[in-house]
Amino acid sequence: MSVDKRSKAITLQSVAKALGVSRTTVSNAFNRPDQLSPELRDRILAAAKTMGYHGPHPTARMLRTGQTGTIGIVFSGSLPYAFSDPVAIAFLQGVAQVCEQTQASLLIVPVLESQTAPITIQQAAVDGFIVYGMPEASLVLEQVLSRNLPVIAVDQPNLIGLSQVHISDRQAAREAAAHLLGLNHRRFAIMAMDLLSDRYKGLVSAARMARATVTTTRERLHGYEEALRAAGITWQQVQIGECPLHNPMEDAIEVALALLAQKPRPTAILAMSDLLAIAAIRAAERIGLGVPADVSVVGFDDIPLAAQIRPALTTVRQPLIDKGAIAARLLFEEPAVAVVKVLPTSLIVRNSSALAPKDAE
Amino acid sequence: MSVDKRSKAITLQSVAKALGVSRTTVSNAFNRPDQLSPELRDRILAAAKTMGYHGPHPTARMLRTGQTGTIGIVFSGSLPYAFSDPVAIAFLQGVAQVCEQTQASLLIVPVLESQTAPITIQQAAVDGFIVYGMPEASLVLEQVLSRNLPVIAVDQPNLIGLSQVHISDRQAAREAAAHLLGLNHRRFAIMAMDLLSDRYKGLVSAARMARATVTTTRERLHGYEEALRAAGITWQQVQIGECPLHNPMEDAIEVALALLAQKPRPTAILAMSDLLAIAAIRAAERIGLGVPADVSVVGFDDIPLAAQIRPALTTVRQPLIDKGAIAARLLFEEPAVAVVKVLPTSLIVRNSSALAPKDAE
DNA sequence: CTGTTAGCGCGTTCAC
DNA sequence: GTGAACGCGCTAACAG
Repeated sequence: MSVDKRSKAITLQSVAKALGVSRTTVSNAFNRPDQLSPELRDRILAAAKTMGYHGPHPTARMLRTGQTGTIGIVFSGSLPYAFSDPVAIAFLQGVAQVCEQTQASLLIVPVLESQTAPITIQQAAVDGFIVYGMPEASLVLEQVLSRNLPVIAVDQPNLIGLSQVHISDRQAAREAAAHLLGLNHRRFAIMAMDLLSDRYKGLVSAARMARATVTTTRERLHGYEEALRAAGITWQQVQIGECPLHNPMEDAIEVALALLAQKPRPTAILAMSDLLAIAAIRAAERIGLGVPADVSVVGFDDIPLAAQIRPALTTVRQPLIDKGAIAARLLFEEPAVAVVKVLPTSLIVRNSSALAPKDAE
Repeated sequence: MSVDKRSKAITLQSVAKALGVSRTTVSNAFNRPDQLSPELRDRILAAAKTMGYHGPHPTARMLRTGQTGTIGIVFSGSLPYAFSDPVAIAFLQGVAQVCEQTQASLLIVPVLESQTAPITIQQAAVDGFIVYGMPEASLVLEQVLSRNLPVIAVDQPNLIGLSQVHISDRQAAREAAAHLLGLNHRRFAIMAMDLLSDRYKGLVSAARMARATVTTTRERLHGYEEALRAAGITWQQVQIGECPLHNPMEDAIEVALALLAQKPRPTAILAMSDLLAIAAIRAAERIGLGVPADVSVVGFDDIPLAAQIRPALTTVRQPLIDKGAIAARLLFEEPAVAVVKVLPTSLIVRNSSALAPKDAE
């Protein structure tokens, strides 16, 4: 509870009364300097300050103007997780860039997955929403849409009628696979993040693959598949491990170990995120395999860490920060008709990929 | 602009009218289920939904109740930077944990340093603020305080009368230095982040050190000094390099190179952040020095990356996530009298520190 | 340049 | 269980 009691409630009104001017004039002193003489304005501002009035009440102002100066952002999954995901963070960084430029505040809205109707979204005082990476058919998304505010969807290519920002996950994945194919690799394994939202961890059956419901993951999977198949590698020979993105590194390493335990051992691992790729590298280290001498690893996203680890990670770069900046800018522009921005990706070749070992051919 | 026009403005009032009940009853249907029969409530909720009314208007509700369900957080420096600082991110993660538990939203408020009166703070619709790592005597802090809301200050031990969360930077720094002293090191260099807010980069003079105005940095510096002096090492023999925390890694490497170019070369580097420590390791690599064979490096903070790089970083751990969680919880509790929480730190010994090389003694 | 008049949409007594 | 009345604090017309 705040310290002030009713008696202390200091408002535009009371300042006006104390000064013997009208409420409007005081309001103008704060919001429309051109509407009154500089002297009067200074006098009002000074008096206000000494009275302990530091400006109009935010929510009253919002109610009146119908604007909040705030953009809302809602992540799929839990908030603490979002703040531990380098990809989400980089995205936020981009959003923050334009928030800073426009002096808009950024409201991060927690949503309880368990809850049927996320009340936090209903109650968010924002001018628009960015929804980031929601699974298809999400209650949260529904609730956001019901607010009838501008919405930008990020990484959900399947939504129609909404402005969107995403990449071509499928093509990017194809390039990653093509790179390894070009290095003569023929025995592949894949590390995937969530295919469904059930937090399953381990090797993946064909049936599960077919049901994959998180768009991004499914698209990347298809990209790998297309490239591999085109090179004459049947999809049946490729083992896939799944590890939810928010699981600890150790879980991912475990999955990678299972993949590397296959006979014959894969010489190349396609990881759907850089963190998974790093787990693969750690797993290889742990059983005495050299990267890239014995096994090549290619990641996805190009998070800052990718360049820092050793061996530096070969990966598909997507413009994470730009993605955030573009999404935010789009929200402010409010184009009359839904806009879809597909951002470019590029393969960054570093030291975690090399020619397939000779004896493997 | 939103699509709806005046005519479409759908409100508690219009729902009530359409149903032939009073506005209060509709309000109760949403907020106080015990005030009306379940049947009526269901009927109202259903009708509201079909009319496109999904709940009370957020800002109107806030104005009326005087509560926002939101906590504000303001960082020193630029927002995009905060989102690229692993330390700030970990802190946010902790804040997010309790936000998720309490279903409170998190408002991140950008402040333009250049601006004389940060209007974004005045206009933030929040129930309280967390201010993170502001320099002493900050206009921003002043503005926050003028809002007369609960405030928690983080990493600003110098503020009086406010609830606070921080660590004992000085003691932690002492431990880091003591560790290296125990490994027989005698020739030290220090990598510091911002001593003042002027973004200076390079070697530091004694005069500048004396003027240091960022509390955390100054305290760590003193901690190093105390330990070293107690071991008979005069402060004059210790060269200090400064590199602003938000500068690119390359700048920090440059400073580290300058430090390593000293004659005689230091065998130990005390870095005030893990990122600076990593820069030191990279610098050593670049000129063919082994870590820890030729030079030992100790960091500060224990960010996740510290354990990932090679050599894994010896560093001082502070409970970053807890710090955020505790700050947020404190904000909700609103203790009657200001509370100061000093969190524990501990030295984490990994592989970047070792016995001083023999030939150096 | 100044003041008067109207609400913005809602939550909460307090009678009925 | 229900409805009338009041006002949260402010800004946007408009009239002077």
